[in-house]
Amino acid sequence: MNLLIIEDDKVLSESIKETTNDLFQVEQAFDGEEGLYLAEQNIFDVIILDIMMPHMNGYEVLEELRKKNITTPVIILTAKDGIDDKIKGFKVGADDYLVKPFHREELLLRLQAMVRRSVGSFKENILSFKDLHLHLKNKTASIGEEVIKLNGKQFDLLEYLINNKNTILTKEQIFDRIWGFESDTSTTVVEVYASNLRKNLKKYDYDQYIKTFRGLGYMLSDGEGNV
Amino acid sequence: MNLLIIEDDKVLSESIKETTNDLFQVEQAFDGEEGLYLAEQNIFDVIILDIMMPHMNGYEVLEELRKKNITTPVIILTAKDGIDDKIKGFKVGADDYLVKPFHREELLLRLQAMVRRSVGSFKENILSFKDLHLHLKNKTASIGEEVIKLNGKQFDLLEYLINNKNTILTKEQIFDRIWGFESDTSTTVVEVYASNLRKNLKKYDYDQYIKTFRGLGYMLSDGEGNV
DNA sequence: TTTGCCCAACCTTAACAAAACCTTAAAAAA
DNA sequence: TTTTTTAAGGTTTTGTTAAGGTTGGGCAAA
Repeated sequence: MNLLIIEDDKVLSESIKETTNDLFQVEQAFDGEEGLYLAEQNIFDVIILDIMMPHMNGYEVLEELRKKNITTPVIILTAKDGIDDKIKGFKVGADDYLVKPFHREELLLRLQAMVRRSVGSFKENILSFKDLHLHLKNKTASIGEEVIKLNGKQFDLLEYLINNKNTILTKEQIFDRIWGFESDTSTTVVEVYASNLRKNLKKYDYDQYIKTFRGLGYMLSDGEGNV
Repeated sequence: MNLLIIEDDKVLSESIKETTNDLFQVEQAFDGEEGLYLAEQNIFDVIILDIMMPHMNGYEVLEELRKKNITTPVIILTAKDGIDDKIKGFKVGADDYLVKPFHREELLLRLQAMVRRSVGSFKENILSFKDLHLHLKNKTASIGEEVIKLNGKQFDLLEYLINNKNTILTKEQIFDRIWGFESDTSTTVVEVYASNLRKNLKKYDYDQYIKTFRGLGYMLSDGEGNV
């Protein structure tokens, strides 16, 4: 689970990071532009967004993001508690709105509620695609009764694909998400991992669902015959 | 959009109904049992749930609901503003938590945000021309049930045409848009792609809508026989 | 006004070129 | 050891070009 904190107050940002560290892989941005840039990579599961920031404020960031079809859940975190501010926040596409000061627990709860829904399934820690199940807790995968052996990054890749089924993910997105921004390996590793993953799923005929889109990327599709 | 209000205070329930009536088809339940019974029908898009009710309180209703795998989004509405109450609410499966007294607008905004997410994802990113639909998210096209296989630039061309239906686009415009300004291929490729696209649409008789205008360019036209 | 011819613009096809991707295996790192 | 990365060669798809066929408007002669 990846969380992006866009907040110019470094003390607060750090404190949020601390409280969320157990549940999330946290990235921080300290102004609007940086936040927008990171969020555009579309590799986060949820974003915490401050409103009052220099240069580019939170509303602008969010508006721009939605315009670019990035639908990552966003929770606005701000001292502005007027109803007009809230209206504006929701209008530009926020999913939740929390007023400072707040309880750390409440933030955590709201984050979890959000992620739980976007990742689907209330049965915690199990992610499914047809009869294929990922047990996130111990990083094992199974189809029916049979356990499939997937190594670390193969598992991550499959998880990412399932979480975004029926949407094309570019190699860059996949790479950024799994290998991290400043990894210095080339994005062709993605091809290798796609290939290995397919090989492992072939036995169960699940490789067919991993479609490649030339010049675009990969997609996990639950449609059968269609492209 | 169907909304269920589970609230024993009839005055408040009625007032909520009034504010939400424009956007939702509203049902009301005035105690926990009734609320649970209705919610179990699983026909609602979102539920507003009060906590303090006689016999069966809101926590119990929600817990029971989730146990039965009803995942309808639930927003808890209560006078209890202690953090422990919130924790309990989210723990049993709430998606949002709003403390009384509240602004009607805020309730409405939160309801919308919730619905937008659970329903919205389906409608998004579909571009249509008559019965032909482009799914921008996964770059597939379909007419009715049938999926049409279009490769990258053919899809782009069709998308561009649909976005500008009933206006003539010159070959230069098309070329600049799809191939990019400083591409060094000649604009005659546009003709080839128009041809290929027509061939792919011929099967469904949709090739007729792509009209050629000598010396001007191409146009996708609604009208049947006429120019 | 009509007819017939010419030419430019456009269509279509097929062959070739070039990306993009797949797979494997070996080297490197953990 | 197991996992990750790099490299290389093979495969497939897509992009591009060129050539020949088709269409339709302009224009002159009837």
